[in-house]
Order: sequence, then structure tokens, then C-alpha cells
Amino acid sequence: MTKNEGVHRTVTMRDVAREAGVSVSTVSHVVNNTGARIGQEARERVRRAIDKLGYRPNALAKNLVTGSSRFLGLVADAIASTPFAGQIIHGAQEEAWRHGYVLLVANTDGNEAAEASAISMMLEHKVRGILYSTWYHREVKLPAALAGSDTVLVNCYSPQGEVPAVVPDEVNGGHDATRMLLSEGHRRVAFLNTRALSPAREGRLRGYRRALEDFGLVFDPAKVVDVQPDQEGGYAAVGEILALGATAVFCHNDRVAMGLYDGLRDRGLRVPDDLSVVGFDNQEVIAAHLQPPLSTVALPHDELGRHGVRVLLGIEEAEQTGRLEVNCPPVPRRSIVAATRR
Amino acid sequence: MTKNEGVHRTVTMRDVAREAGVSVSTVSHVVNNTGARIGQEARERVRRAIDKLGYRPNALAKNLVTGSSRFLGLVADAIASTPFAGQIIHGAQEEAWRHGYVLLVANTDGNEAAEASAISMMLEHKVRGILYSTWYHREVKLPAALAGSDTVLVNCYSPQGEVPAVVPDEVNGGHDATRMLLSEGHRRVAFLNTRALSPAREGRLRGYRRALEDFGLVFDPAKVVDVQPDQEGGYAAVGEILALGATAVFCHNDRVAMGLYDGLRDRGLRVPDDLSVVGFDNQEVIAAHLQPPLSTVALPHDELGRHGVRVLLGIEEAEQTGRLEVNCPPVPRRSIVAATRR
DNA sequence: GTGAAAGCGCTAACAA
DNA sequence: TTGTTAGCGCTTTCAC
Repeated sequence: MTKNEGVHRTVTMRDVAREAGVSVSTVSHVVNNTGARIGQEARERVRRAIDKLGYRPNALAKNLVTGSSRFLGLVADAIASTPFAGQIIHGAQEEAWRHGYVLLVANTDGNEAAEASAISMMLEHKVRGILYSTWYHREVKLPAALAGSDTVLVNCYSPQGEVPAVVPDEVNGGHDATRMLLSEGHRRVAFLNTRALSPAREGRLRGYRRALEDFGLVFDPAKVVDVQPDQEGGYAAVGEILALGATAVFCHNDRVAMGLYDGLRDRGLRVPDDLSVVGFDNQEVIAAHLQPPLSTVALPHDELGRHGVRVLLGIEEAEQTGRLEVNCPPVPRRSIVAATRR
Repeated sequence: MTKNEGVHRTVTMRDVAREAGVSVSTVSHVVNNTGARIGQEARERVRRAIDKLGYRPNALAKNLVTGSSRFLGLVADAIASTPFAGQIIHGAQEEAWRHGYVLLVANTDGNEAAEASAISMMLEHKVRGILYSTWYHREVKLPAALAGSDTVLVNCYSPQGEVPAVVPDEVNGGHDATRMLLSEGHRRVAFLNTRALSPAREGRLRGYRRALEDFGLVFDPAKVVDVQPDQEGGYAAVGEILALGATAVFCHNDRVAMGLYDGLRDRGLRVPDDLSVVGFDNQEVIAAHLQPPLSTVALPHDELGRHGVRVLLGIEEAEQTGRLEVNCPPVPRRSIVAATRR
């Protein structure tokens, strides 16, 4: 029956102050635990008033007066098709969280208009900065709308490196993948690379070659065959791989490996006995559940997100190149077996 | 050299007003396109001042004064492992967008503490409402922190239906999946269901039975075999399925179907010639790229997200049951073939 | 120790 | 048609 009835008026600091018989500034001090010396007694009264009234600070008002918001924006080009963007969001959100920030996300589906309006909406909400991410590692041209705002690129980079970027270390990933095979004694190691020009293609190839060198092997261009980077590509390449006499194959990604598995099965061949294989990406649904489970190298999407917010918040620096390369950890499973002398 | 140099002071409405030689309220009117009749001339001057100064409205201040924020919160239990949560976010974000809202997302990894603090953070940011979502369809107990806030459940529901929920229509999905097989003339249709108790298990089974009825077939419990709901489960069940003499199988999900494919291949059998199969979920990476591509029924995650915000914003009503069931559309591909008389 | 008061950037009466 | 003014909920000097 009091005036608190009816319209669910929101409880403000003033209400708390009145209830506790103190001033708003006192309430503010206890709520924010500022150093201010507030008497035990008053402090208690405020606490009780807060509980009683169910007061909840208004972050928006706070942001307004302090001038600094606790928002971080994340714009993604495709959050729905793969779990990749999800992992980036996941990592970014957790790290943002740890620093008291909340994540505003927008999906653009690669649409420039959507992108521009997403960015401007974020800017209007005074985000502290924006993470611009793509679902596969690539070069992007920076949306004009981003100019002037604090930005970091995640899983992509700009041509000139004007803006800090956090990307996977493809070279090392390719190197480790190949080494998993080499260190088991394989010497005829084929590489089913993607035919799509991309940092992944170039980087992994460099890693492959480097690993070969490490083991004193000479690079044989004939052993790398370019395919469409999915199941169909892997499936179609079985014949060629077999003709190469390879005992092991490094696949550009897990999907290619999956296609390869299928093709091999159709010929009555077995992984890893007839062929050892290693993938890339560590796409859980696939890699962990193939028969046998696929050894692969993980694309560290959540780490990308995490590092992204760290450099955005200035906790971490991108190299002088403007690019921070995050390690792709190998995840060994059961698709590799020691080479038999033949 | 002007005072605009140095610290990047943010341009406010007052600055624009001063530059344009009008009052802030005039600026406000033109910025917001309120009905107010502002002279062409003043309007123009304001426009120019805005461009010149690079003014950008401060949404936070606006929210503060109008009392209504344009935020929607989305808390998810697992945004990284599957594309499912991503699709929910995607749909929710797009729909929110359309209505001028931005999405605040938080991942909780099922951790209650994280959940509570996520929710309270959102509430402090005065979100208009919260979407609470899970990555697989299930019953949830409502986090206490949600009490009092506008909430809608997405892909989950509360026991008593106290809170509106948007969920997939499992029964119809199961029905349609089965019908895809039946309408091709199959009469011995097995069902590889999950053994995990869940609305998906019960619903799809009901749908399966209903479809059988529609075709005047009697339900044979022996034809439904419960398996672990992933590749391993499907793989392990091949023998049993074959023993059943089934000519077609409805798999609880695409992953089970994938396992089934593998098992069949190992025995030199072929989909769909030896067995027609239909999955559920429409997990793109799998379904679209199996050999042959898998006919399945889609789990409409982005629709769930979309409807979620619609009921949150009051644009749409959940049924009187408090549950809005979203249709799961069949997506035919090439894993089904007409039954041959044998 | 605590409070008064100014003001963050904006909207919305109300005046003019 | 345009300007004045009073806040929105909060932080933060600066007095007392």
C-alpha cells in the first residue's frame, strides 16, 4: 500500500540514503568501497538499507559520470556456421569479465552495411574498444567506421598492420603437425593443403617444409597436393595420396582428414595402419570422434579472443609487427602409428 | 592548436549546439527526428556542425534519462563447444538489432557462480530483459538471480512453466524425420534413439510413433535401440540394426548417423542403397558433407533465439502453457532412397 | 566521518 | 520555431 506499490519504480541510491538516514555520497562510498572513512555504524545502516530495498547500482549512470564505460564490443563475421566464432566470443567474454568488462556482440554475416551500423551502435554505447573478428584467418580491409576507435583484430589482420592483430601461428602449427608424423619415423609424408590462398595455406606449408628440414629431409613439391578444404577435397585425393606412396599425411584441416578417412575405408584401407594422418583445427565434433580419433593441431580460438581483449585493454602488447601470433597446440590422438620399415 | 587538441575530449551535444548557434534541445530534436518543427535552416546548420565535429550521440546518457535501456542480455551455458549456441546468439542478435537493441552476452560454462554474477552484471546495466539459453534442449532450474527480471528461456524450460520458454518442437521433428523414410516406401524403420533421458529423446520417439500410426504401421519396441548419442553410439549399433532387417533408420542425431555410416562402410555396405538413413540436428559440418550427404531435420537454433527476443519484447506470446514450440524443418539430402520390394 | 553541490550528456516539458 | 530548465542516477571535490 505504500508508494512502492504499483509501477516497479527502480530503487536508487537516494532511496537507500533516505532509508539509512545518510547522504547519497555516503552510500556511494560504501557501495564502491572507496577509501573514504565511513563509520562502522553508518556503513552497517547502509548495508541493511541496500538489502532491504534490493538496491542495485545503475552501471549506466556510473559510466556516464566517470566517462569510462565497461563495455567491450565484439563484431564477428559469422558466428553461426562453425564453433570457431563461438570460441572467440567465449575467450573474449571470459577475459573481459575478469577485468570487469561486459561484452557486446554483433554478427555481421560479412555484410558491410550491417558491419558499419554494428560498429556505430557500439561506439554510441561508448565501448572501451572493439574486437573485430573473422571466423577464418585472413586479411581484412578495415571498415572505415572503425577509424578512430580502439580496435584490435582477432583472427585477421590488416594489410599494413596499422591495427594490432591477434592471429594463430600457422607456421608453428604446420611444423608441429608435420613433426608429429616425422617423429614417429615417417619419411614419406604428404601434405593435403587447401587450394584457397590464405595465411593458413602459406603458413602451414612453411611449417611443413621447416619440419622436413629439421629432420634432414628434402622438400618434394610433388608431395603437396592442393585440394578443396573440406571432406569432398580429402575424399577426392585418396588416389593421389596412395599413388605417392606416402605412409603419412598432414591434412590442411580436420574436415579434409575426415574425407580422407572415408576414401580410405572405401578402399578397404585403415588409419593408422595403412596411413597415419594428422589434421588441423581440432574441430571437436570431428576430430575427437572419428574412427580412430584424429591427431591434430588446435586452432586456439578462445585464446585469440582472450589475447584480443588483453591487447585491447593494454595489458599485453602486440609485437612491433603489430601482430601477436598465438601458438597452436598439437593434440595427439590415435591416427598416427610408428612407421614400419618397408 | 585549438583547445580541441590534446586529450581527445568527446564531442557532446552542447558542442554541436554551440557550433551551430542553436540550443541543445534543437540539436536533440534534429538528431532524434522528433516531430518537432525545426526550421530548414537551423536543421542544416546542425547537420553541418555534427559532421564537422564528428558528433556521436551518447547512448548511455540517453538511456539514463529515458529510463529505458536498449540492452538485451543473453546468458548461455556453453557457447564454444558446438555451433548451437552460436546460432542462438546469431538469431537473437539479429532480431534484437531489428528492434534497436544490442545484445550483451555472457557464457557461464554451466558454473552457477559465473551465472549469478553474469546475471547481476546484466541487471546492473539495466538490460531490458534476459534470454537464458542452453546448448541442448533440457529442463533447467531457474537461477535465483533471475527472479524479478524479465526472462525468457531459450532451448530450455522450467519445471512449472513459470517463465516463458522457446523450445524446438521435438515431436514434430521426429515425426517428419520418420515420415521422410516412410513416404519413400520403407516399412521396416528402426530408430536409433539416445539413451540420455531428455525432451529430445521423448519427443522424437513420440514423433516416430505418430508417423508410424499415420502410415498404419504398428509400433515395434524392438525397433528402437538406445545408444550413446554420438558417433561411437551409431557405430556400435550397426550390427543390431542390420539384425533387425531394417531398410531405413532414423538416428537421434547427425553424429549417430555419422557413426552408422562408418560402421556400414566397414561392412562393405552403402547408404542409401543398403540402408536409408535420416539424422537430426542438421549439423552442417557433418550432415552436409557426409558421403552421401545426410537427410536430416534441422534444430532451428537461430529461430529459437529470434523468437526468444520476440517474446521478451512482447511482440509475440508464448502459448498458455508458457512454451513456444518452434518447428524443426526437414532438410532432405541424399541418404534416402525409395524402398525396393524385397 | 559525513554531507552539499556540481555536473556527466542527454531528453522533455514548458516558455517564449 | 527555438530556447530554458529541470532532472535521469551517480561520483567526486570540498566544506564542515
